[in-house]
Amino acid sequence: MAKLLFPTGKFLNVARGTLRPLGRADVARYAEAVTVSRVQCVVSATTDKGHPALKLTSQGSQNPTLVLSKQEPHNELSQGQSALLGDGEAFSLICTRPDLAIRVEMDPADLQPESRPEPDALAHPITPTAATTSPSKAAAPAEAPSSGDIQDEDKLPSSPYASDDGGASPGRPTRPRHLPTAAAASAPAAGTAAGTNSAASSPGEEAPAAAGDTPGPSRGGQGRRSSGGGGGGGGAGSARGVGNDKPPAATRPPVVLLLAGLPGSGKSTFSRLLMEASPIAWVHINQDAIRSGGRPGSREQCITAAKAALAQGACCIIDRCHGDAQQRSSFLALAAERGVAAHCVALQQPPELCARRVADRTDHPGGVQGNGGKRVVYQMAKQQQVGNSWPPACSEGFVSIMDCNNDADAAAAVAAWALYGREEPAASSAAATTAAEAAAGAAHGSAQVTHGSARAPSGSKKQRYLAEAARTLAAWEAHAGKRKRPSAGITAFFKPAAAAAGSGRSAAAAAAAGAGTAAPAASAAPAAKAAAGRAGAGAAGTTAAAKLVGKRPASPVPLAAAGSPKRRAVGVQPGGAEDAGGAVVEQKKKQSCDKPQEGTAGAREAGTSSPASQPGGDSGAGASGRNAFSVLMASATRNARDGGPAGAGAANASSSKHPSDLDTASDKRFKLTAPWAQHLRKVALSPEDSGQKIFHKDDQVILIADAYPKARHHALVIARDPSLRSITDLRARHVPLLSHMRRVAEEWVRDQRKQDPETAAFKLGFHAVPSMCQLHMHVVSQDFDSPSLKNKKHWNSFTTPFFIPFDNLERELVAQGRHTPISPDEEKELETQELRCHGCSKVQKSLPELKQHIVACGAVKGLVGL
DNA sequence: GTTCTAGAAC
DNA sequence: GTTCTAGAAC
Repeated sequence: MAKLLFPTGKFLNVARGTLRPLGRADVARYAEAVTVSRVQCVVSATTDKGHPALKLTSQGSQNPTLVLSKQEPHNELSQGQSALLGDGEAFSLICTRPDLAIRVEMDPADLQPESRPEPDALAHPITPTAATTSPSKAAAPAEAPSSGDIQDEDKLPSSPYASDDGGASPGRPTRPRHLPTAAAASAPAAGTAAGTNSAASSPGEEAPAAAGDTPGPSRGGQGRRSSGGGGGGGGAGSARGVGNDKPPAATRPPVVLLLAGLPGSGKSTFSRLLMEASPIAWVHINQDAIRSGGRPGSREQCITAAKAALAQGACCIIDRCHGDAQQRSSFLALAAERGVAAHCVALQQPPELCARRVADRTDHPGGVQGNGGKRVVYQMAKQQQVGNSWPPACSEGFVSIMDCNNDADAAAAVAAWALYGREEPAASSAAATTAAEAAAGAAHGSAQVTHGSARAPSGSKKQRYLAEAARTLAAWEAHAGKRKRPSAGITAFFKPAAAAAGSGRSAAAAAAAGAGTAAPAASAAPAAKAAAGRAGAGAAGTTAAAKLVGKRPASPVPLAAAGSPKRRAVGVQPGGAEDAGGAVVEQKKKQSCDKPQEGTAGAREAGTSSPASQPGGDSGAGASGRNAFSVLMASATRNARDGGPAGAGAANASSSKHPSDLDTASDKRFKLTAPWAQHLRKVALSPEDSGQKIFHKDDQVILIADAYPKARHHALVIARDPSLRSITDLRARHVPLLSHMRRVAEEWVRDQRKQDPETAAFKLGFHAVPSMCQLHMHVVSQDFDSPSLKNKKHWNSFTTPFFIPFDNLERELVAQGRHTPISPDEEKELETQELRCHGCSKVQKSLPELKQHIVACGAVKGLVGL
């Protein structure tokens, strides 16, 4: 039985023959670009009939898309479909879902009876490895004694959120089986006492060192325990975490929830409460608790543990201090690699409080306790202060960030996240909502929030998912809206999220949608009115959006104050609903750089029902803007769409238009009709007449050098289909074309590498709002060493989400059938973001300084990629 | 997409 | 003095 271990941690069991890994093309090199897992294999299987056959079958309720690239063209396999491969054939297997269950089997008809695979083996191809943390089997006794993981710095008897979970922990659940009891936590784990002194060399990330994992102040090692289990013996290096012994969410993708905060800020208490309250599997990963031989674990071990948990469909809580962006980036990259959303809860308790708590505790697994621990807290607080990446920013890649300034905030965040994955029907959702309300209300000592009317919508799966998630997040929003300093970033996140909930949205969600920063959730009634106005005309909503986002000051100096635009969510369209509505108002006669040909994408799509109808279309243009939910729920949406015979959205498509049908044509940002914007189109349609030097030409694409390269190597792969003016014209059926564009690009990159072996990584992607007509993909090296890179817009167009990585677009097309354009507000913000190094994320004051920096930046040198 | 210009900010 | 932004024109 040959086995192939996929990056997801899953096995492929092959009854006969072998799967030989050729190598892994890890697209995780670019955090934002990662959407898939890739493994290259060679099939080597023979049958008694002399013709080899290996059957690959996608499997699972998520209806994953399994793309099997077998030479060219590639095949796309949907659930239940399979492909046969011949002996020695090389192929790439692309799993578009990290939790994809892949079944590999020999064709039974070709197998000799004695060699047929064990039915059980095929029925359960996902076999946790010894190093895998199963949400249901995590912390098996031999692997991870259940001590020391949760009970670190955050046993806070003085905290209302820790000591009284009546508000914070819905339902006052019993302690999960694998969570340590207080008694267990205080008892040293057998086998780990020896050698505890060595732990003094590194307290893990608790250390105030900038590098995060570098050694910190020496501390005594007495009384430290390991939840990593096995002492210094067996299991070293294995992935460990503590799960809550609950099943993974059946219909929700796992998430990475990164906690950030000083020691003593309440991270582990947050984890414990969430794991108790949540109905789904969470695995708690704490670097200090992953100990081996008395030494704290490494970041890599945390990542390994997270990978294993995600592979099992469990959500992950990454419990580290995460004081700067660099530390956080590892887990953002992991989330991106796995195609899951990364969220953050930033616990920003006053350092004095954290220090007091740390000083009082005596059983922290990393020894951050007592007076020594107190010093660590203040050192870390100082580093946070002088650094430029605290608090965490959505621009780092988080889908959402919940800023918690006190225990009440933390309790509300727990309550909100406890709703994630909570299934319908109405009874449970109502209970969850009530719990969230109770938490929010208790936290403030105020009346319950007003979104208790959230009802289980009776619509499609998609609607239910969105509504469920909206409730989850509205619970936090309701809290955030009541506190003194609402977070603009969170408000910006919730607003489109609530809109996306469509008819299922609650009053609070509507409030979040309409109120914005000026009056977040202050009153459901005005908000509902605003929402109604938005649905009708969009004008009022546009105003609200402007209030929310605010006018960015002309000064380029970035401010880290709450409400700074930088804290907005990446990929979130703050004015999405309103902007789309505005587009309706402003819709003009459709323009194009050329009249679409008969039967072209534009002509076909407009006003017609599309099988790849978009999510959110059923609630009008105002509800279909790109937002956090569209990212978070992408797979669920795909599932919902694929669930019905003709797609759940098919019936809806006829009643509404997708924003992309409007924006490219009517949005003034798309100046695709300008004469100067026609050059690429001329190249595409008449390459011989364009006078352009062409490096590659075929029926589908042309590759040219960018006329104003922004890096040492910068090319454009231009689609030749005249109907494809921009990415908004793309549909799911164009995925093969995109794949071809990628291949052409990769070939060009290989050539460039031959000439310039030291070239940094390359990126493939598209500008969110292109200036030139005709779909074109940028292929650009990451040195950004070019005199043509002259201003902030240039820089940000390649280093912010304005640059849509190839994989992201491909995933969006697969998931939603089309690309949803960003809003003008988001475009503006992305263009004007501070100048941040794409390697180390440090902000530079000016472009010349940035250019100097990137030449010397080790992180840039270390970039790997295509 | 670009260049050029003027004015402001540093 | 340099650098940035914004607008106009192409």
